[in-house]
Amino acid sequence: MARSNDEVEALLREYADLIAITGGDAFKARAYEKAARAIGGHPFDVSRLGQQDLRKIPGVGRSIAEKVEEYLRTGTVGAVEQRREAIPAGVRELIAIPTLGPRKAMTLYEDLHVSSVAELAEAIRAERLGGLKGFGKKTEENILHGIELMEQAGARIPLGTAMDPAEEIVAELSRLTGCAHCAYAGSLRRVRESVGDIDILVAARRADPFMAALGELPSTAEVIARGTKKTSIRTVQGVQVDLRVLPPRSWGAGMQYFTGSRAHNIRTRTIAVHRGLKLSEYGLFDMDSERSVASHTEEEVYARLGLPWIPPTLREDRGEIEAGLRGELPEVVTERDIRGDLHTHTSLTDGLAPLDEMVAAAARRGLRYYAVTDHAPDLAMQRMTDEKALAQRERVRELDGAHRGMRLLHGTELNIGPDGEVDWPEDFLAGFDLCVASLHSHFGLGRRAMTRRLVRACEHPRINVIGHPTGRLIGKRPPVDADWDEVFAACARTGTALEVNAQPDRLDLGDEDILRAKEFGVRFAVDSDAHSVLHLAQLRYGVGTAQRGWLTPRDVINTWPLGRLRGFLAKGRKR
DNA sequence: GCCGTTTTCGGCCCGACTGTTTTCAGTCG
Repeated sequence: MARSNDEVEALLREYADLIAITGGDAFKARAYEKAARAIGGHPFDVSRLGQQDLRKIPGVGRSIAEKVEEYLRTGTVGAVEQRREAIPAGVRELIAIPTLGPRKAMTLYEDLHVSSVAELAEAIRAERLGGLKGFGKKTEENILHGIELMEQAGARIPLGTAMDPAEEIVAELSRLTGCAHCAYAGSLRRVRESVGDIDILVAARRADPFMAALGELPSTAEVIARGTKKTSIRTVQGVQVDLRVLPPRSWGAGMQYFTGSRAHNIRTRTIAVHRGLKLSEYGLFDMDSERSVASHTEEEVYARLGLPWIPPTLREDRGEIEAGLRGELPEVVTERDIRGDLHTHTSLTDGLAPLDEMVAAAARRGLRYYAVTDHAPDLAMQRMTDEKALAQRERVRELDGAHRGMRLLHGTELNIGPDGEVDWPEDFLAGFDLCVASLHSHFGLGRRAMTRRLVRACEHPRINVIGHPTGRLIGKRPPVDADWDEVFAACARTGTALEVNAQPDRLDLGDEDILRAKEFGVRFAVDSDAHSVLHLAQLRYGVGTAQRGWLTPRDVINTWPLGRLRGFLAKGRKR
């Protein structure tokens, strides 16, 4: 959702880029980048923070705090405006082209007055780059290729799209002789909602067979770079895959390094330096003797840095280092902790599989309880009726406990209307074991109306879970506009859980909203929202997102034993 | 510009690959 933090992050990033382009102090540019990241990921709205609190954000000192305040007060920052006057906005666009960084962008601007991507393409076609220092024939080709890619592909790849090719490549490379370990790392392992590329790591004595195999996969469209230690390819779907091969003893250090994030690694390396050690993808080494002190497993590496093993989903430099040093790292929720799924569909409405199949599949996955929550009558195209719901309930009662003792709950997914009203009257809703309620239309209401709508849903005595709360579809539909602090407070006050919807194009709530909602004492339900048997497996994306929001089993109602869950679902009523 | 159980000054992660300036700068992750 659009927060002041996002605006400030963008502004500081722009300033950092402008410093880099004008050849300013590289460390200064890095300082602004770091502050931008920290503010973008900060759980509290910076527009509500004073100077003192701003400066408590890591990487924000006096100068940046003043610029942030100036921006929030006036809408602009003098220092940024000055740089903007010196450098046309189009020059900054140039550094988005792969292989073209700030130095080359400035050369193009100063020597050829190129100030946009289109002008650059034109200059190359008109052969105006000849003789420019650092720009050979190959560089021209790379730039044109980069512009082409940028135009067709553009943004990052959704998590769900990247996982399949990543797991296929890992499976392929794992089969080769000499493969000691193989896994994906990077933002995919951290379960970010989208990834820039796929990082694959192999531990083996000989790198060549793996490099060759990657280049020859049927899904490989193009080899971008091929070296002795690293190879990059692009798949036919346009996804870049980076493969690194390390000696087997470096497996742990390599996984730590290539899982990132960059910000997390900067922290771990700095800790290493302070301990007279040097951390690289090859291992943790004594600075003086150059002897390896840890490298085989991530656990060893972290232990020698004085840290517990940190789950990949927490490695964003959002406080996990400090928590680890204090021994207060959260025991984040895992897929094994999930006892039940509280939001699923059947073919009675828009699901693909009938009730019996969904229930059998859920039981095979080892769930202890399972809620069937088909749509209610207000989504007219689903053709739900009172009679159908009651008939389904009978069947649910018959199947209760019939598969591996898995208990069944009969629920429904209500539609939250524009004024916060829902499909069925309260006495009919009383017959359900739980009610999920979600937004399915009227996404464009203004902030006040949207906030009131969501708060009213929370205050409804029968609504237990707000499904996919922001309504976003990643890359397609923005989150609705609401005063989320007010919604979070209402959830906490009324005993209404917020969903972490696991569908990879939703991941709703997302990690940053979860972090903030948790501060209000909100409980969460990590649900698959499965419309088919296959969708049940997507729960892992929801668990990953919950981990990124630092949730523990205590925060997640569907990790609780059924008795405790039923108490929560009663919303303070006597059962 | 930020930061401090080495420090209020002098550091700031570090290695791989490409292309080109034949010893290294720029870019990337």
